[in-house]
Amino acid sequence: MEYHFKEIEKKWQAIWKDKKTFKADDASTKPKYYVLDMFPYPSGAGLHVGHPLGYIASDIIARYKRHKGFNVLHPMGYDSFGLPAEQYAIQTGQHPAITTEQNINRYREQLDKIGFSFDWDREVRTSNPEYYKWTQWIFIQIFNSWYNKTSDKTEKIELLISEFEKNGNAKVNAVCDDNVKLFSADEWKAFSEKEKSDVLMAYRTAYLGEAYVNWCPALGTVLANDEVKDGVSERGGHPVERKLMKQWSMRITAYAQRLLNGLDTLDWTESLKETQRNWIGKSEGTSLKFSIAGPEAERHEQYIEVFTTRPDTIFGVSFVTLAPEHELVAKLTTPEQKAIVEDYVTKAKNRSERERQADVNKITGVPTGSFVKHPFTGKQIPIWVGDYVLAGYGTGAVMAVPAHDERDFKFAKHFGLQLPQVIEPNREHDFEKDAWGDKEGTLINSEFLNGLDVKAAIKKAIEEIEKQNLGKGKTNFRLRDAVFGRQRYWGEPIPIYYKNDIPYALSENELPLVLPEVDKYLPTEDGEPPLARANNWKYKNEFAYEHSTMPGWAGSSWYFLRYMDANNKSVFADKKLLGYWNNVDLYIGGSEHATGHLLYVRFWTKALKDLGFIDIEEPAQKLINQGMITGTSEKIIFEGKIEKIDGVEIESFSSGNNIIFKNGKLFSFSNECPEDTFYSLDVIEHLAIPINTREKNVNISFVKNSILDVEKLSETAEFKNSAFIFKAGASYKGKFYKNDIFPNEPLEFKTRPDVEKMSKSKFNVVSPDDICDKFGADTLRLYEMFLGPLEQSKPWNTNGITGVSGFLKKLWRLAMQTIEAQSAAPPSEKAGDEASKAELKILHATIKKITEDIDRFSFNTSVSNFMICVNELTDLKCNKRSVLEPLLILISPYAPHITEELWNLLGHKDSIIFEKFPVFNPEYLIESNFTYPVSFNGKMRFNIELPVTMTPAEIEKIVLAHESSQKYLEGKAPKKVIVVPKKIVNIVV
RNA sequence: GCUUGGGUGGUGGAAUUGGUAGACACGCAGGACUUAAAAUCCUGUGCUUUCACGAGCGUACGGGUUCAAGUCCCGUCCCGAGUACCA
Repeated sequence: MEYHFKEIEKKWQAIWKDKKTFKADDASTKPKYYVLDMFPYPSGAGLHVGHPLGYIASDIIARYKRHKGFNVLHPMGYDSFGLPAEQYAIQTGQHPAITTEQNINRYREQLDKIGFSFDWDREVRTSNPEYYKWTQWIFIQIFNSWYNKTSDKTEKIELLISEFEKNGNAKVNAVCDDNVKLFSADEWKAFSEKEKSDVLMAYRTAYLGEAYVNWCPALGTVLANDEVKDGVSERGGHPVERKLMKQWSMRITAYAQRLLNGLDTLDWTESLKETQRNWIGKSEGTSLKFSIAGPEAERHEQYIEVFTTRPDTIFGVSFVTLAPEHELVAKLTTPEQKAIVEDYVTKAKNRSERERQADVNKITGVPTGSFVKHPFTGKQIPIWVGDYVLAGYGTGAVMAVPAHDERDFKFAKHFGLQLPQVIEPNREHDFEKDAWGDKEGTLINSEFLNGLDVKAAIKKAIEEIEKQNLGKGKTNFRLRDAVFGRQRYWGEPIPIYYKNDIPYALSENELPLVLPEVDKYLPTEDGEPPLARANNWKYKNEFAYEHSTMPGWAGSSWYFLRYMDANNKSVFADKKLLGYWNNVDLYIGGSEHATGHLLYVRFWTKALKDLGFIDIEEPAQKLINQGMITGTSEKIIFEGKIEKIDGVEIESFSSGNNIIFKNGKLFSFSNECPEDTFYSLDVIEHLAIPINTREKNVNISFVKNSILDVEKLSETAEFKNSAFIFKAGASYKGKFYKNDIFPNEPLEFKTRPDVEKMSKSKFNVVSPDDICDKFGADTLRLYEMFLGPLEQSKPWNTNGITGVSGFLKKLWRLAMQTIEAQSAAPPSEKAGDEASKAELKILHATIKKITEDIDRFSFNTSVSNFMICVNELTDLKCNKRSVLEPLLILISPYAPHITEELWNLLGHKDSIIFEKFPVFNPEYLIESNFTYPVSFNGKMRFNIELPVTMTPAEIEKIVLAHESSQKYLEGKAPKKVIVVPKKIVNIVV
């Protein structure tokens, strides 16, 4: 009987689906195990071979845990709100819901082919109103809450209101906006509805506030910090600007310390934790007030507050710098400086984030003309404006200590400011060239700090600052509040409406607030988000709804909870089920979510816990980042500045022109003008001078071994008017024009391969379907695991796939031998099935290795161990059911279809899926004899065979008595003998 | 710059707590079967040297600890990832 993987895989996939084999039991007495994959965004490119990598690993664990007797929750869904579907809608007018639905169907089809054991009854889609109803509901809970620093948790807003009614806000210790003014209970009661709303807004955990945000004009929306990479948007790569806007935000900063502390309890990789720690960016220091000098300031009693981690260097301050956006800039600028400062500030504000980053080393700034007083010496210190100071961090103002801070040093050098030294370094240092920024050395020129080392000086300085009421010890975080509104269509509507300019949340029974239909998916003419286009979309037909939608991370910040009770209509998930499934035991996904999703999901989990809805503080105990599988894209080069080909000069070369070599050879395209002209890589490589190249990706289906099928490519719409230059000639519109410069060159057009992330735009997506069709799902599963360690990134190639494919064929043959030999006997009868000692040894060694491999998530070595086992059993011509059956159970998490089929062929009526995972018997692993390598001084070696049960003392005795030892020792006694049981004997002479 | 993970044959990669480095697979070479191809099976395969037995060298580089180092320590170089005027 042949191994027909196609039929087998189709058959079992249908049976599993039909019988709902993988349905997770909500009322089981078994221990639970929750394995979760990061759900995919259903893109138009379909699933590529990189997606299943993590899914296969999690599926192996899920199936393994089922064998081990766990009640496994292993769900899947789709993160189906997002930009690509909306961009597509803008271009085509196609409703994003339709595109999304199509993409999901395609994803599902592809996933089904691989034989995953997902419980599809729990599928979630974030764009489904049934789902986002609860996303909106959670938003409202967070909206109706505030962060109480005293209890260190989020509490209901009603508690805050009743406190205001009793005592005003004097005693309230909350995370809130900086500009909240004190008020008494009576004042509170006298506030208008609007005033009350504004005050509460300053406290709410989800709030509407004015802040500098990342504005992306091309996408027409604001973006969170983690959605901006290198000054451009993560999606699409459009430039991003800083803009002051009124925005919905979430006070994630309130959780900074808890997000930091929680990391210590998690079983995540150190690098991922470190990434989060850096992102949160805790730094401890002190705030410090510099009062403003001069008559004007005295009238207003004004001061500049700075944040510093180096209060010890206070006597080294030679100027103070404000961020251009700092609110005091305008007030402090003297009339003489007004024009120049205003000019500078305007320019700085208009620079995009990208420009600003590109000019990091360009030092710019202007003096305001006014001064502050040094808090201790009273000396006048000039105030400058400089864009190296960020408005968003600390107080937006710094005390500059040029001798001991690199950036201040550069600034001071550039503008010829003083550089007073206050620390004597403990190493040689040139203060002319560099700042001494190390936290080492002894304080000098610093009055009461003199003679102290840096650490002691910091402590003493803070004490003194606090004593004189100039500031206080403070912890600063780099983490910013998360911007929550997006001026886009394809997202969850924020369930807020405005009455008399006051925002109100919808009540629970008014949810979901369904995304309205619009005529176009673009902003309105006056710049309102697309939702403003919706006709008659008003709360109670009267009050305007909020027009921005939620960001992509909203739906994914709680989906792991919804899976626990995915179809519940009355709550987001039943309390009992939340308690039973608790948290995710194993979470697998890409590390690109380290500072986005993985921070937000932890934030929402903590918020929901504080509000009493769930009992867990962290969403996922163990997390594995699967590496990215990159694809090989093929590029062709055009409009290179080609001047010579092997010494032959080209007169004219650019697109649209014919190509004329100086020696008269001509590629004449019948006087037609190609749109683009592409050059084979060997043409480029033969040039005498370096070239500037522009490249275009071509679909890898047109390329084989980096040789382009020009004929086929020329048939596509995009390239039908392009010319292709070979070494041997040129091709244009299906016609080939030969030149005789390289008459012996083959007619091959060479492309440039490049390893890149798989994406539709790069035409380098390899679909798992192709592999399934050619080799089968089991081979795909094994091969992806065999490629290398799960966490590691690796380029996709199918070079080694015949190895695993051959392994499955061997396994099939081995099983067929067994089935033939035992065909008559039903599973219960053991006649003629006595496995030999050698066979049992192989089996039990494999059981041991595989169990260890899975427990440390070393999937690649387990595949190797399967191969070794099957090879050895084949050599022994093993045909024993008692060996084959445990082996099949071992392999079944990895290759579920073939094992299920063989299990069935062996006469079992039940599925292999819940069979008990075999346990190794150490008895079979004890070998009667063991070969010890014996070495002298680690040099001369010989092997000696001894029983493995011997004690080290016995081994030592026998080894020393051996003739080889005697010969080497020449009668002398050895200095030392080391016996490592079952490993080595080492004799030091 | 800082943080972090790495550097092992022609290639992907193995190597629990220091204990025969290179498992397993690909590739390559040779052979068997076949009219032939595919498939399958067998043998060899780190490098240098030798007809061969063997010998020498080998885990980025330089030191060190140890009877024994890919593994531990110190220094250097290189690569990937994250982050970056964060005061």
